[in-house]
Amino acid sequence: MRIGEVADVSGTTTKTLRFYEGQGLLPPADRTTGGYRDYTPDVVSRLDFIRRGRTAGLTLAQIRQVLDIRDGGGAPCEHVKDLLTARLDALDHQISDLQNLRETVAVLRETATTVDPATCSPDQVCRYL
Amino acid sequence: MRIGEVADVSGTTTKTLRFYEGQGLLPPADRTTGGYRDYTPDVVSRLDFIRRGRTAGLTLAQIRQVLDIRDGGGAPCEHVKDLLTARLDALDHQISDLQNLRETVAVLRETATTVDPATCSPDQVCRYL
DNA sequence: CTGGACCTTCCAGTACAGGGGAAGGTCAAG
DNA sequence: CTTGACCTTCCCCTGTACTGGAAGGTCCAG
Repeated sequence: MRIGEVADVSGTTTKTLRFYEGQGLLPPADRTTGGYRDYTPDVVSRLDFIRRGRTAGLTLAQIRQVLDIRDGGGAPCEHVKDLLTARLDALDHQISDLQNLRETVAVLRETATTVDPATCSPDQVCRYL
Repeated sequence: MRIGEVADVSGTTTKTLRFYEGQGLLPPADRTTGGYRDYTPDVVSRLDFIRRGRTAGLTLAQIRQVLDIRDGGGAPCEHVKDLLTARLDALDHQISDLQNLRETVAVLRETATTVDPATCSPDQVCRYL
């Protein structure tokens, strides 16, 4: 398969495929005599795995770690489990932070709708913030 | 006031002050004969405003818009209100997205703790994702 | 007059995941 | 034989808010 075909089938771009190869997420592809990358179809499932990892919010570096373990002949199960646990933890923190921020902004906006702008002193730029 | 003093008082850094000047958030400071920036103390309250805006999750570009309105002699109240409304909306979307993602990851992790790794077929790299 | 603390400008880099576009090579159809 | 689609490498750019560091100037105390 040529790179454009792989891109079409996997729903990504040729740019991304070359980028992934450069990042070590895909092994260097074979080349035709003309120098074109020549992929075997199993690259598609690998790209699918990468996509699923991205969907779960993993970074390319984390996904690469998993692929490296698998490519080394190991079972990445435990590592994946740990990644998911850490991700869940990070998400909980992130959500909590955003909810706090949302409260802060909600209060500010509430003030903005109820307080008379005329009470705004120029030296604080805007009393709404 | 020299730049280091302003940085100390406002709890920021000299780097940041020069950066803000470059970004148009602070007006170009006066200079001493030696070429040092020479600030008037009111820059501190302006920096405080910037900090409050950042705390509310506004970008420097948005804060700059507000400052530009105020510097132009206008009252930025309405604009600030709009910014806060938009920010609230964006936060709600962001929180909702993250909660969905959290659910996805939670399900994946649940699977990872209950499914036998032996059922993992090598061609999908890891069945947990 | 020298040392050290402070200041100046300018360039480059950080993290993240690619995208844009130039200059040129390859391949199949007409 | 040429056209057009596809491919190659290469380097820079995107957005965000700074941070690090080099080379050099200024200021004040001792």
